Amino acid sequence: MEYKTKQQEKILSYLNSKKDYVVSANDIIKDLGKDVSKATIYRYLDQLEKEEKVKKQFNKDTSSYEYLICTNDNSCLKHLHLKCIKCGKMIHLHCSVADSLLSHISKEHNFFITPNNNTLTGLCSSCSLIKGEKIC
Amino acid sequence: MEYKTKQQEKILSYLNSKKDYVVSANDIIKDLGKDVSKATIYRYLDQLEKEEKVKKQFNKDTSSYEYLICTNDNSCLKHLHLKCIKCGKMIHLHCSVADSLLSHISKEHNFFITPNNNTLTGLCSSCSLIKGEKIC
DNA sequence: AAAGATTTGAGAACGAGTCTCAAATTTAAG
DNA sequence: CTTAAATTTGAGACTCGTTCTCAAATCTTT
Repeated sequence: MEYKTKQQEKILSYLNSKKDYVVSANDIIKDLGKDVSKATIYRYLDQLEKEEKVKKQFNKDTSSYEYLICTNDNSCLKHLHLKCIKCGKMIHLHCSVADSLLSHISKEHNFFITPNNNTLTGLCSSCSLIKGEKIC
Repeated sequence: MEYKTKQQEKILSYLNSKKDYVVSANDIIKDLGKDVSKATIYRYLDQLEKEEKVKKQFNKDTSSYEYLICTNDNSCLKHLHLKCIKCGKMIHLHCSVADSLLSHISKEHNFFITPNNNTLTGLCSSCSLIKGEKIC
């Protein structure tokens, strides 16, 4: 692991504490703002995104970006996602149907997806009170 | 057809002239700004979105929204899209593979998509210089 | 210990989008 | 028509998330 400053450590561990859930810059500022400046928070989040350690996406409802820490095996660049607008949970779509669509898009449409907007939003099973989300 | 003001007509015909391609509010302001005020442009675009006559989506590269006129048979709420980041072309995915994924998401994941973020971005066949986009 | 390099933070600056409210335009009523 | 009521418009102020600036603080190297 490369060196990290105190501020960077705090931001990272904050993101890790919210694993699987998106957080906004304001969430972080609200919780870490006493220790870490706004400028540093935005700066480091952008750096993490460039390093592909964090997924950054825009939330239309709040008109601001939100961030998700990426795990080792989940670079989040090549698969689709579902995000719950209520609880903020992110679901990584590793299903074969999703893979089929992605390969269909490249093979049949000759369209090459850049991994920016690969999240569909809606209500997850818990928030819509429907039991049983199958993970595949 | 219901009544439309001169300004609304101009905005609408501008959008229609760019059918299949996204335009930003700034594009419209640049081209119609002498005749129609910024406030009216934003106001009417939002109204059109509410009426589901226009699809509104966020562009991370420009950090602003972009708009696409919807045709009668393309409300754009229920199907996925591909948007070319270079030429702005929008492709409506009416393929069965896409439908399979959408029904898989609702049936297997019990996840209910709200039709906001249903566009994947990348390079279209023309802009990536690959011949032959199959439309399905 | 000094010099150089990197990171930080307070606050200014930016800009897309929204809001305000009086003036202009449409519609409805007399 | 004429007037009154309702809707729409536009100039510019305003908001707020994000970015920028640059001097101070911290870290690294010699």
